[in-house]
Amino acid sequence: MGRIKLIYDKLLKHFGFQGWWPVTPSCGAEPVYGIKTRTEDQIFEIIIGAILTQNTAWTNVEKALIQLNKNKLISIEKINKINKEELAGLIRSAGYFNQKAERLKIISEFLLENPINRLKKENIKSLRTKLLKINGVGPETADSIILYALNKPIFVIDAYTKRVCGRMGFREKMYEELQTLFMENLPKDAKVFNEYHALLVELGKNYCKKKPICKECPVTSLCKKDLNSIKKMD
DNA sequence: CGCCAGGGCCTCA
DNA sequence: TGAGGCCATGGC
Repeated sequence: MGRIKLIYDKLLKHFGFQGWWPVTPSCGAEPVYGIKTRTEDQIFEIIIGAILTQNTAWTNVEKALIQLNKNKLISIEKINKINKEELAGLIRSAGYFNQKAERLKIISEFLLENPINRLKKENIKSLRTKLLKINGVGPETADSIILYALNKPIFVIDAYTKRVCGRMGFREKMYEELQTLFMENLPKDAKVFNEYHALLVELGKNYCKKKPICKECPVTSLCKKDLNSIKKMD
């Protein structure tokens, strides 16, 4: 069995099932994990979360999502209509609030022209191309939307994944290279891609941090411990 | 107090 | 293509 799959098995055993993407169960409630089927509002909330979490701690995103829920704004039409400055005030806790308010307006406009029901039917490649044209949507955000909001099998690469893979000793560095590495060594299953990415985030937060805790790391036996990479990422 | 978090865009070599 | 600046809050 390949290293990619071995790492996955160990991470799953160590951290347990993650059940991303966390979604607020009702207005103002704290996001919960492990929901399986998504309503259209929940799908939109995931898309909003994917924008808000750009280079931002999820705890700060949660607060912003709660504000939006309290104001009944998890709605494509309402985000489209709301005044940008007012929106920025509501998502303040997520940081970069002016940029993100602008991005939420842009993507909700896109969703008016490209309804979620129609996006669901598109193939991944054309969908990804379309999403990447949206200002404020880069590769990670696009892939998060495809995987976590629309439940289609694509692998999400983030800063944690890059750091972990560098230290582990994988040669791939570019986004699409890393994405291919994972997708070619795993079953083409959205559930596996979903879970694996979430587990890598857990690993990056708890062990493979800027200052790594290799002694306690659950996948240390599978790691090359690339010191050069560790120093470079420090 | 400084560091960092589930990026992306823009500019300049 | 790659490095660097910029956007900003809240937790530790």
